[in-house]
Amino acid sequence: MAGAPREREESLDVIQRELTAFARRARAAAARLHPDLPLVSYTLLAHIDHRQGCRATDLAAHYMLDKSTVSRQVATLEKLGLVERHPDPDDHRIQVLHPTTAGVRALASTQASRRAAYRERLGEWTADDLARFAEYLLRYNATGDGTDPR
Amino acid sequence: MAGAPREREESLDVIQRELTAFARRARAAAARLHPDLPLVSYTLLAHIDHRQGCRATDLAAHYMLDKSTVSRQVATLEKLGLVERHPDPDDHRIQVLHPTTAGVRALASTQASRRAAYRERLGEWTADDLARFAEYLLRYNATGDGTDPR
DNA sequence: AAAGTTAGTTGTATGCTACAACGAATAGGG
DNA sequence: CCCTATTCGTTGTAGCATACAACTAACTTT
Repeated sequence: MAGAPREREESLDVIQRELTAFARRARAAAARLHPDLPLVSYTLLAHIDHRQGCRATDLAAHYMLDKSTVSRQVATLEKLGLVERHPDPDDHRIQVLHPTTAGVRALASTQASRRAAYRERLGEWTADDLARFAEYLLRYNATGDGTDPR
Repeated sequence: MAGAPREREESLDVIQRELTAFARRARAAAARLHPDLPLVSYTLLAHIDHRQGCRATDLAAHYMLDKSTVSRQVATLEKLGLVERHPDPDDHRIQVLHPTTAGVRALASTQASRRAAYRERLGEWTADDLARFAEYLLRYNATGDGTDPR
Protein backbone atom coordinates (compact mmCIF):
# COMPACT_ATOMS: atom_id res chain seq x y z
CA MET A 1 0.00 0.00 0.00
CA ALA A 2 3.01 2.22 0.35
CA GLY A 3 4.04 2.11 -3.25
CA ALA A 4 0.58 2.91 -4.51
CA PRO A 5 0.96 5.75 -6.93
CA ARG A 6 -0.04 9.16 -5.83
CA GLU A 7 -2.15 9.41 -8.94
CA ARG A 8 -4.73 7.25 -7.27
CA GLU A 9 -5.08 9.74 -4.45
CA GLU A 10 -5.49 12.54 -6.89
CA SER A 11 -8.12 10.71 -8.84
CA LEU A 12 -9.92 9.93 -5.63
CA ASP A 13 -9.90 13.58 -4.68
CA VAL A 14 -11.25 14.62 -8.01
CA ILE A 15 -13.94 11.99 -7.90
CA GLN A 16 -14.92 13.03 -4.44
CA ARG A 17 -15.00 16.70 -5.28
CA GLU A 18 -16.91 16.29 -8.48
CA LEU A 19 -19.44 13.89 -7.07
CA THR A 20 -20.03 16.30 -4.23
CA ALA A 21 -20.48 19.19 -6.59
CA PHE A 22 -22.89 17.16 -8.60
CA ALA A 23 -24.90 16.12 -5.59
CA ARG A 24 -25.06 19.70 -4.46
CA ARG A 25 -26.32 20.96 -7.76
CA ALA A 26 -28.65 18.09 -8.34
CA ARG A 27 -31.48 19.48 -6.31
CA ALA A 28 -31.55 22.78 -8.11
CA ALA A 29 -31.25 21.10 -11.47
CA ALA A 30 -34.00 18.65 -10.70
CA ALA A 31 -36.29 21.40 -9.51
CA ARG A 32 -35.81 23.16 -12.82
CA LEU A 33 -36.59 20.03 -14.78
CA HIS A 34 -39.94 19.24 -13.21
CA PRO A 35 -41.23 22.11 -11.14
CA ASP A 36 -44.62 20.47 -10.91
CA LEU A 37 -43.67 17.13 -9.44
CA PRO A 38 -42.51 17.39 -5.80
CA LEU A 39 -38.96 16.52 -6.78
CA VAL A 40 -38.17 13.80 -4.34
CA SER A 41 -41.41 12.14 -5.11
CA TYR A 42 -40.32 12.02 -8.70
CA THR A 43 -37.33 9.95 -7.76
CA LEU A 44 -39.41 7.55 -5.77
CA LEU A 45 -42.02 7.31 -8.48
CA ALA A 46 -39.32 6.52 -11.00
CA HIS A 47 -37.99 3.77 -8.81
CA ILE A 48 -41.43 2.34 -8.20
CA ASP A 49 -41.91 2.26 -11.92
CA HIS A 50 -38.49 0.85 -12.67
CA ARG A 51 -39.05 -2.15 -10.48
CA GLN A 52 -42.63 -2.83 -11.14
CA GLY A 53 -44.18 -2.96 -7.73
CA CYS A 54 -42.09 -2.45 -4.67
CA ARG A 55 -42.55 -1.86 -0.99
CA ALA A 56 -41.93 1.33 0.92
CA THR A 57 -39.15 -0.39 2.78
CA ASP A 58 -37.36 -1.13 -0.47
CA LEU A 59 -37.42 2.53 -1.34
CA ALA A 60 -36.06 3.45 2.04
CA ALA A 61 -33.23 0.98 1.71
CA HIS A 62 -32.38 1.94 -1.83
CA TYR A 63 -32.15 5.64 -1.14
CA MET A 64 -30.99 5.39 2.46
CA LEU A 65 -34.04 7.20 3.72
CA ASP A 66 -35.95 6.81 6.91
CA LYS A 67 -39.17 4.91 6.55
CA SER A 68 -41.09 7.87 7.88
CA THR A 69 -39.77 9.99 5.05
CA VAL A 70 -40.78 7.42 2.51
CA SER A 71 -44.15 7.05 4.14
CA ARG A 72 -44.87 10.74 3.71
CA GLN A 73 -43.53 10.89 0.20
CA VAL A 74 -45.63 7.95 -0.83
CA ALA A 75 -48.64 9.54 0.82
CA THR A 76 -48.02 12.63 -1.31
CA LEU A 77 -47.71 10.56 -4.44
CA GLU A 78 -50.93 8.80 -3.61
CA LYS A 79 -52.71 12.08 -2.94
CA LEU A 80 -51.56 13.26 -6.34
CA GLY A 81 -53.02 10.13 -7.84
CA LEU A 82 -49.70 8.94 -9.19
CA VAL A 83 -49.30 5.84 -7.09
CA GLU A 84 -51.59 3.11 -5.85
CA ARG A 85 -51.09 0.83 -2.90
CA HIS A 86 -52.19 -2.75 -3.04
CA PRO A 87 -52.01 -4.77 0.13
CA ASP A 88 -50.03 -7.93 -0.31
CA PRO A 89 -52.47 -10.84 -0.04
CA ASP A 90 -49.89 -12.99 1.74
CA ASP A 91 -48.81 -10.40 4.26
CA HIS A 92 -51.16 -7.69 5.29
CA ARG A 93 -48.43 -5.48 6.65
CA ILE A 94 -47.01 -4.96 3.21
CA GLN A 95 -48.34 -2.53 0.67
CA VAL A 96 -47.15 -3.07 -2.83
CA LEU A 97 -46.73 0.18 -4.69
CA HIS A 98 -47.57 0.67 -8.33
CA PRO A 99 -47.66 3.73 -10.53
CA THR A 100 -51.13 4.63 -11.74
CA THR A 101 -51.83 5.46 -15.34
CA ALA A 102 -51.46 9.10 -14.45
CA GLY A 103 -48.23 8.24 -12.71
CA VAL A 104 -46.83 6.56 -15.77
CA ARG A 105 -47.90 9.50 -17.88
CA ALA A 106 -46.35 12.07 -15.57
CA LEU A 107 -43.21 10.03 -15.46
CA ALA A 108 -43.02 9.76 -19.21
CA SER A 109 -43.35 13.48 -19.76
CA THR A 110 -40.79 14.28 -17.12
CA GLN A 111 -38.56 11.54 -18.36
CA ALA A 112 -38.67 13.08 -21.79
CA SER A 113 -37.52 16.54 -20.76
CA ARG A 114 -35.03 15.00 -18.44
CA ARG A 115 -33.63 12.84 -21.15
CA ALA A 116 -33.44 15.84 -23.43
CA ALA A 117 -31.39 17.69 -20.87
CA TYR A 118 -29.03 14.78 -20.54
CA ARG A 119 -28.84 14.41 -24.26
CA GLU A 120 -27.86 18.03 -24.63
CA ARG A 121 -25.33 17.76 -21.90
CA LEU A 122 -23.81 14.53 -23.13
CA GLY A 123 -24.44 15.00 -26.81
CA GLU A 124 -20.79 15.33 -27.67
CA TRP A 125 -19.79 12.15 -25.94
CA THR A 126 -19.05 9.06 -27.93
CA ALA A 127 -21.28 6.06 -27.38
CA ASP A 128 -18.23 4.35 -26.00
CA ASP A 129 -17.59 6.97 -23.38
CA LEU A 130 -21.22 6.99 -22.40
CA ALA A 131 -21.23 3.26 -21.95
CA ARG A 132 -18.11 3.35 -19.87
CA PHE A 133 -19.32 6.23 -17.75
CA ALA A 134 -22.58 4.38 -17.14
CA GLU A 135 -20.67 1.29 -16.20
CA TYR A 136 -18.48 3.20 -13.76
CA LEU A 137 -21.48 4.72 -12.10
CA LEU A 138 -23.14 1.35 -11.78
CA ARG A 139 -20.04 -0.10 -10.30
CA TYR A 140 -19.63 2.82 -7.95
CA ASN A 141 -23.18 2.66 -6.68
CA ALA A 142 -23.24 -1.10 -6.45
CA THR A 143 -20.13 -1.31 -4.32
CA GLY A 144 -20.99 1.11 -1.65
CA ASP A 145 -23.70 0.09 0.67
CA GLY A 146 -26.09 -2.67 1.32
CA THR A 147 -28.80 -0.63 -0.29
CA ASP A 148 -30.12 -3.53 -2.20
CA PRO A 149 -28.51 -6.75 -3.19
CA ARG A 150 -29.28 -6.64 -6.87
CA MET B 1 -30.83 11.93 -35.15
CA ALA B 2 -32.86 9.00 -36.32
CA GLY B 3 -30.02 6.61 -36.82
CA ALA B 4 -28.48 7.26 -33.43
CA PRO B 5 -27.98 3.89 -31.81
CA ARG B 6 -30.34 2.88 -29.11
CA GLU B 7 -27.39 2.03 -26.94
CA ARG B 8 -26.82 5.70 -26.36
CA GLU B 9 -30.30 6.05 -24.96
CA GLU B 10 -29.76 3.13 -22.66
CA SER B 11 -26.50 4.51 -21.40
CA LEU B 12 -28.14 7.85 -20.84
CA ASP B 13 -30.87 6.22 -18.83
CA VAL B 14 -28.41 4.34 -16.71
CA ILE B 15 -26.34 7.45 -16.13
CA GLN B 16 -29.41 9.39 -15.19
CA ARG B 17 -30.69 6.74 -12.85
CA GLU B 18 -27.39 6.12 -11.15
CA LEU B 19 -26.54 9.77 -10.73
CA THR B 20 -29.95 10.32 -9.22
CA ALA B 21 -29.51 7.44 -6.84
CA PHE B 22 -26.14 8.79 -5.86
CA ALA B 23 -27.45 12.27 -5.26
CA ARG B 24 -30.24 10.87 -3.17
CA ARG B 25 -27.94 8.86 -1.00
CA ALA B 26 -25.31 11.50 -0.76
CA ARG B 27 -26.96 13.37 2.05
CA ALA B 28 -27.28 10.37 4.28
CA ALA B 29 -23.77 9.23 3.50
CA ALA B 30 -22.32 12.66 4.15
CA ALA B 31 -24.16 12.92 7.43
CA ARG B 32 -22.57 9.66 8.51
CA LEU B 33 -19.11 10.84 7.57
CA HIS B 34 -19.08 14.04 9.56
CA PRO B 35 -21.96 14.22 12.00
CA ASP B 36 -20.41 17.20 13.69
CA LEU B 37 -19.98 19.53 10.76
CA PRO B 38 -23.30 20.89 9.45
CA LEU B 39 -22.97 18.90 6.26
CA VAL B 40 -23.66 21.52 3.67
CA SER B 41 -21.29 23.84 5.40
CA TYR B 42 -18.65 21.21 4.97
CA THR B 43 -19.02 21.38 1.24
CA LEU B 44 -18.76 25.13 1.23
CA LEU B 45 -15.81 25.08 3.53
CA ALA B 46 -14.07 22.62 1.26
CA HIS B 47 -14.66 24.84 -1.70
CA ILE B 48 -13.47 27.93 0.13
CA ASP B 49 -10.36 26.05 0.97
CA HIS B 50 -9.88 24.62 -2.48
CA ARG B 51 -9.85 28.01 -4.08
CA GLN B 52 -8.02 29.97 -1.52
CA GLY B 53 -10.26 32.90 -0.81
CA CYS B 54 -13.53 33.26 -2.61
CA ARG B 55 -16.66 35.30 -2.38
CA ALA B 56 -20.07 34.16 -1.29
CA THR B 57 -21.33 34.81 -4.78
CA ASP B 58 -18.81 32.38 -6.19
CA LEU B 59 -20.09 29.68 -3.89
CA ALA B 60 -23.65 30.37 -4.90
CA ALA B 61 -22.78 30.15 -8.57
CA HIS B 62 -20.70 27.02 -8.19
CA TYR B 63 -23.32 25.08 -6.32
CA MET B 64 -26.36 26.70 -7.89
CA LEU B 65 -27.54 27.99 -4.56
CA ASP B 66 -29.39 31.15 -3.69
CA LYS B 67 -27.23 33.83 -2.20
CA SER B 68 -29.41 33.86 0.89
CA THR B 69 -28.66 30.20 1.45
CA VAL B 70 -24.96 30.80 1.12
CA SER B 71 -25.18 33.79 3.38
CA ARG B 72 -26.68 31.71 6.15
CA GLN B 73 -24.30 28.83 5.67
CA VAL B 74 -21.33 31.13 5.78
CA ALA B 75 -22.73 32.76 8.89
CA THR B 76 -22.88 29.33 10.47
CA LEU B 77 -19.33 28.56 9.46
CA GLU B 78 -18.20 31.85 10.91
CA LYS B 79 -20.06 31.23 14.13
CA LEU B 80 -18.29 27.90 14.37
CA GLY B 81 -15.02 29.69 13.92
CA LEU B 82 -14.14 27.82 10.77
CA VAL B 83 -14.22 30.71 8.35
CA GLU B 84 -13.16 34.32 8.41
CA ARG B 85 -14.41 37.17 6.29
CA HIS B 86 -12.06 39.84 5.11
CA PRO B 87 -13.57 42.84 3.39
CA ASP B 88 -12.03 43.46 0.03
CA PRO B 89 -10.08 46.71 0.28
CA ASP B 90 -10.98 47.65 -3.29
CA ASP B 91 -14.66 46.95 -3.01
CA HIS B 92 -16.39 47.15 0.32
CA ARG B 93 -19.34 45.12 -0.82
CA ILE B 94 -17.21 42.05 -1.18
CA GLN B 95 -16.14 39.79 1.63
CA VAL B 96 -13.35 37.45 0.85
CA LEU B 97 -13.74 34.15 2.65
CA HIS B 98 -10.88 32.17 4.11
CA PRO B 99 -10.77 29.08 6.26
CA THR B 100 -9.39 29.69 9.73
CA THR B 101 -6.79 27.46 11.27
CA ALA B 102 -9.58 25.57 12.97
CA GLY B 103 -11.34 25.37 9.63
CA VAL B 104 -8.34 23.84 7.95
CA ARG B 105 -7.96 21.40 10.79
CA ALA B 106 -11.62 20.37 10.75
CA LEU B 107 -11.42 19.97 7.02
CA ALA B 108 -8.33 17.83 7.23
CA SER B 109 -9.81 15.45 9.75
CA THR B 110 -13.02 15.12 7.79
CA GLN B 111 -11.13 14.83 4.58
CA ALA B 112 -9.20 11.95 6.02
CA SER B 113 -12.19 9.86 6.99
CA ARG B 114 -13.87 10.80 3.78
CA ARG B 115 -10.90 9.73 1.76
CA ALA B 116 -10.76 6.50 3.67
CA ALA B 117 -14.36 5.79 2.79
CA TYR B 118 -13.68 6.45 -0.85
CA ARG B 119 -10.56 4.36 -0.74
CA GLU B 120 -12.48 1.46 0.67
CA ARG B 121 -15.22 1.87 -1.86
CA LEU B 122 -12.90 2.26 -4.80
CA GLY B 123 -10.05 0.13 -3.57
CA GLU B 124 -10.56 -2.56 -6.17
CA TRP B 125 -10.48 -0.18 -9.05
CA THR B 126 -7.43 0.09 -11.22
CA ALA B 127 -5.65 3.41 -11.32
CA ASP B 128 -6.65 3.60 -14.93
CA ASP B 129 -10.32 3.24 -14.22
CA LEU B 130 -10.11 5.78 -11.44
CA ALA B 131 -8.45 8.28 -13.70
CA ARG B 132 -11.01 7.76 -16.39
CA PHE B 133 -13.91 7.96 -13.99
CA ALA B 134 -12.52 11.19 -12.58
CA GLU B 135 -12.12 12.57 -16.05
CA TYR B 136 -15.68 11.68 -16.98
CA LEU B 137 -17.01 13.38 -13.89
CA LEU B 138 -14.98 16.48 -14.60
CA ARG B 139 -16.23 16.54 -18.13
CA TYR B 140 -19.77 15.97 -17.04
CA ASN B 141 -19.75 18.74 -14.48
CA ALA B 142 -17.88 21.15 -16.68
CA THR B 143 -20.29 20.86 -19.57
CA GLY B 144 -23.50 21.44 -17.82
CA ASP B 145 -24.07 24.89 -16.57
CA GLY B 146 -22.46 28.24 -16.43
CA THR B 147 -21.56 27.56 -12.84
CA ASP B 148 -18.12 28.95 -13.23
CA PRO B 149 -16.11 29.58 -16.30
CA ARG B 150 -12.98 27.81 -15.31
C1' DA C 1 -50.68 -17.67 23.79
C1' DA C 2 -46.57 -14.50 24.92
C1' DA C 3 -42.64 -12.41 23.21
C1' DG C 4 -40.22 -10.75 19.41
C1' DT C 5 -39.91 -8.92 14.69
C1' DT C 6 -41.30 -6.30 10.64
C1' DA C 7 -44.17 -2.69 7.95
C1' DG C 8 -45.91 1.47 8.08
C1' DT C 9 -47.85 5.97 10.28
C1' DT C 10 -47.80 10.11 13.05
C1' DG C 11 -45.75 13.68 16.26
C1' DT C 12 -42.09 16.69 16.61
C1' DA C 13 -37.95 19.13 15.57
C1' DT C 14 -34.47 20.58 12.47
C1' DG C 15 -31.85 21.63 8.19
C1' DC C 16 -31.65 23.50 3.66
C1' DT C 17 -33.60 25.98 0.41
C1' DA C 18 -35.88 29.66 -2.41
C1' DC C 19 -38.09 34.06 -3.16
C1' DA C 20 -38.79 38.69 -2.02
C1' DA C 21 -37.72 42.94 0.11
C1' DC C 22 -34.19 45.39 1.70
C1' DG C 23 -29.44 47.98 2.72
C1' DA C 24 -24.96 49.21 1.41
C1' DA C 25 -21.41 49.99 -1.97
C1' DT C 26 -19.97 50.86 -6.51
C1' DA C 27 -20.26 52.23 -11.47
C1' DG C 28 -22.08 55.12 -15.31
C1' DG C 29 -24.19 58.77 -17.42
C1' DG C 30 -25.85 63.32 -17.85
C1' DC D 1 -21.43 66.25 -9.15
C1' DC D 2 -26.11 64.01 -8.51
C1' DC D 3 -29.31 60.12 -10.23
C1' DT D 4 -29.86 55.84 -11.70
C1' DA D 5 -28.05 50.97 -12.63
C1' DT D 6 -26.01 47.12 -10.99
C1' DT D 7 -23.79 44.15 -7.61
C1' DC D 8 -23.03 41.95 -2.99
C1' DG D 9 -24.84 40.63 0.82
C1' DT D 10 -28.57 40.07 4.87
C1' DT D 11 -33.07 39.23 6.88
C1' DG D 12 -38.08 37.85 6.79
C1' DT D 13 -40.94 34.29 5.58
C1' DA D 14 -42.41 30.00 4.00
C1' DG D 15 -41.98 25.23 2.35
C1' DC D 16 -40.00 20.77 1.49
C1' DA D 17 -37.20 16.83 3.04
C1' DT D 18 -35.50 14.53 6.58
C1' DA D 19 -34.52 12.05 11.00
C1' DC D 20 -35.74 10.14 15.47
C1' DA D 21 -38.94 8.36 18.59
C1' DA D 22 -43.23 6.47 19.91
C1' DC D 23 -46.93 3.97 18.31
C1' DT D 24 -50.29 0.42 15.87
C1' DA D 25 -51.01 -3.52 13.18
C1' DA D 26 -49.60 -7.90 11.37
C1' DC D 27 -46.86 -11.73 11.11
C1' DT D 28 -43.30 -15.28 13.43
C1' DT D 29 -41.19 -17.96 16.90
C1' DT D 30 -41.11 -20.54 20.78
